[in-house]
Amino acid sequence: MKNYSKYPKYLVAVDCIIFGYDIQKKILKLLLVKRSFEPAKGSWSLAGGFVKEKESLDEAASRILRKLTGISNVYMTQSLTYGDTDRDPGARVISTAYYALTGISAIDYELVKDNGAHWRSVDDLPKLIFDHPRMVKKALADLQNLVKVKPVGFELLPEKFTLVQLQELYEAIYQKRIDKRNFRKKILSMGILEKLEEKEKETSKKGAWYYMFNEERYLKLDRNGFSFNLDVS
Amino acid sequence: MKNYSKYPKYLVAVDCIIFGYDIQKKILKLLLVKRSFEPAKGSWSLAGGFVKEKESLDEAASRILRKLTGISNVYMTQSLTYGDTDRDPGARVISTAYYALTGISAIDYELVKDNGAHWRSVDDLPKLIFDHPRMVKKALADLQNLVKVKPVGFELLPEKFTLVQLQELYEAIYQKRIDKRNFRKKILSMGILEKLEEKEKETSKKGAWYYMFNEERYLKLDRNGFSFNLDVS
DNA sequence: CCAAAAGTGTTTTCTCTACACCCATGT
DNA sequence: ACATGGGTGTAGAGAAAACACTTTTGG
Repeated sequence: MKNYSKYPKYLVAVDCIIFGYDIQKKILKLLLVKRSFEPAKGSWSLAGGFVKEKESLDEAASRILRKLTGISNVYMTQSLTYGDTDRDPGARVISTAYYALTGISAIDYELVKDNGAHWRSVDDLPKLIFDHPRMVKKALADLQNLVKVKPVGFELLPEKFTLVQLQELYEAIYQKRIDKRNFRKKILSMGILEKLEEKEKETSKKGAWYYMFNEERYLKLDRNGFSFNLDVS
Repeated sequence: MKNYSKYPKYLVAVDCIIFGYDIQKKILKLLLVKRSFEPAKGSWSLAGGFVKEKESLDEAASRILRKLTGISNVYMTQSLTYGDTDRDPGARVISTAYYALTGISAIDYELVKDNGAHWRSVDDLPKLIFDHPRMVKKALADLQNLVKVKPVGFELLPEKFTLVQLQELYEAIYQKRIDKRNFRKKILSMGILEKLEEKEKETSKKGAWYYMFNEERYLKLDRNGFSFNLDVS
């Protein structure tokens, strides 16, 4: 082997699994698009695109997310890379999946609509192209494991949220009921939530106290060996 | 967008983080090679190579591992993909990292030597090229998380092993002492080990009973909702 | 008979689970 | 005054942690 010139080159893409939580309907959703080019034009697909000359994979994923939704500064993390020879019938494409977490309300609704994108409940997805179903399945499993062990659930909620809303989020992710008292005891005992002097009054007469995630507190605890853990009954 | 033709193409590689456990010395090692081509010829590197036209990423990783060590049928799993624009000074290369688990004694020693490869203790690694140090760091963290939650530790041991050896393996991975009685109680209570009527007599006069991992038993338990868990004190 | 490593149980502490009623308020 | 959703504590079971001595056998 002398140098790199004799080796083949391939198209390299990223595909984004964009999770959004619908706090009103209490369901976890995925942002999907109708593909605008061949092959499989018009089919449902994850948001994706090819990696440009001057950008890293991470940057490509951020660019695609931003173009579609108008948001940046979102929790986004790399999942697997899919490289089967025939995964895309158009050409050999190596695609790295990323998944992102956001609240649905944070999204620029007009932009999403203009891009032909739609939110779909994770347990009622349309048929997706290529190996995108595998990507989604893997990302969902990753997410379920991740929220147990890192405080990323808050990324799916607005900055201020009630404990009821937080619990509903976990119930939506796990697809399972959680005991209210145990959940509150556990999450509050971690000392990473801050209670505000303000109530959410839309959904009940009594109102529910707002809380915020205190990231500095979490980081400090984490450095001192504390580990976030939210296995739920 | 009409088709794929106007998008750039890149070299695509895989790099293998090959973990080996030295059961005699009780240390976790990595198989490293001296790079045989420019750039950075002669430097220490992970085993890697470019992906061929007719092979998937997984197949490329298996091929590279097999060529270097002579072994197949090894536990190997995909880690992250590294795609910074300047990660390889020779050209833009997108590289997917894989990590593999094996016992050092299972390896074809001659083949390894002929390939200029060497086993190095994970806590005494030489300077590695490019972003390979990041890859190693990430793979090590992945491994530590993985062995807690999946019975992959056995992949690093010979088929027959003693409980002492199993414990020493976990101590090497975690870099931490474990209580003997609690460890044995926990692992045996899972019911996935099979005691053989045979003792290992090299390391003590009394001898220690050999055990084997019973994979079918594990898979059955796993299907029934049991989850492997080995958080150690 | 002794050195060296293997093997073995019990008590205490902590964490997890199950479970039901009172509170605040808008209408 | 009542309907609606928010908020709270405790007892019992089970898991994790701490801990020290006995067994075997080759030399």
